[in-house]
Amino acid sequence: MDQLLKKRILTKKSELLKIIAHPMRLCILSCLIDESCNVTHLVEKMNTPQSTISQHLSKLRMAGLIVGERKGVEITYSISNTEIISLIGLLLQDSEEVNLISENIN
Amino acid sequence: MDQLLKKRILTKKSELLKIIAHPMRLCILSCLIDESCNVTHLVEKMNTPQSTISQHLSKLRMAGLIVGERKGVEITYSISNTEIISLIGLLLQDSEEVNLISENIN
DNA sequence: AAAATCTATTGTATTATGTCAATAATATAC
DNA sequence: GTATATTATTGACATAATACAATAGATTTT
Repeated sequence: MDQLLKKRILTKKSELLKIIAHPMRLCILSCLIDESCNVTHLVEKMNTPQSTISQHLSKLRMAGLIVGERKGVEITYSISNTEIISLIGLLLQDSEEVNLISENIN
Repeated sequence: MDQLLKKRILTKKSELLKIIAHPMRLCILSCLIDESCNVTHLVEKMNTPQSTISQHLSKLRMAGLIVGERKGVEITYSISNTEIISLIGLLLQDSEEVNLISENIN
């Protein structure tokens, strides 16, 4: 494969990872994979200022990972990119298990 | 699952993603998945200052993703974390294909 | 159209990250 | 021990990312 194409692919993929690489955005995505929901719901669920949540949603939206659909005054967000579903599935599988046992509790 | 544990898992996983979420580190990792190699080899392959490569290697090493083994004056790096192998495998699969066709060439 | 509700954006301060030259550290050969 | 080769670390600088309050925008209800 040609070198320039490879570089562009790596850049592209690392940008995708960067979007996902944040605890709140990871949480939002895993929530939305379970079921679509609106902003207020996420704000309550995550106990975080609304503007902060909206900023993360904006990032995810601009990256094409989620879409928002207006229903009256609310906006329901849902996953619009199948790649991240399998990616996050792989990432979070087995997380209920022993991963954290042998590690310091902070 | 308890809320605090979930938060710690998400933080942990997002830290892992953050380490991977860089084009050079992604490149280094995919190189090392192919075959272990030393720093000079990576420097030449990636056409980047040695100090820059070493810094990325340092990050990957401290995150436990790679290990270096001294052989005389050289240090051979290799993958030491199986999770990222499947993660990067999933991320880069199909990358030879149509992903980039419909997009602007910059 | 005013009030209420939900969501997005902006402004600002803080912190984190990336690059690279210069320098240090480690190991071999002479 | 001096020179050489390979790799790691440090310091300086530039750029990017994050959080959150304040404000703006959109929609419904009255």
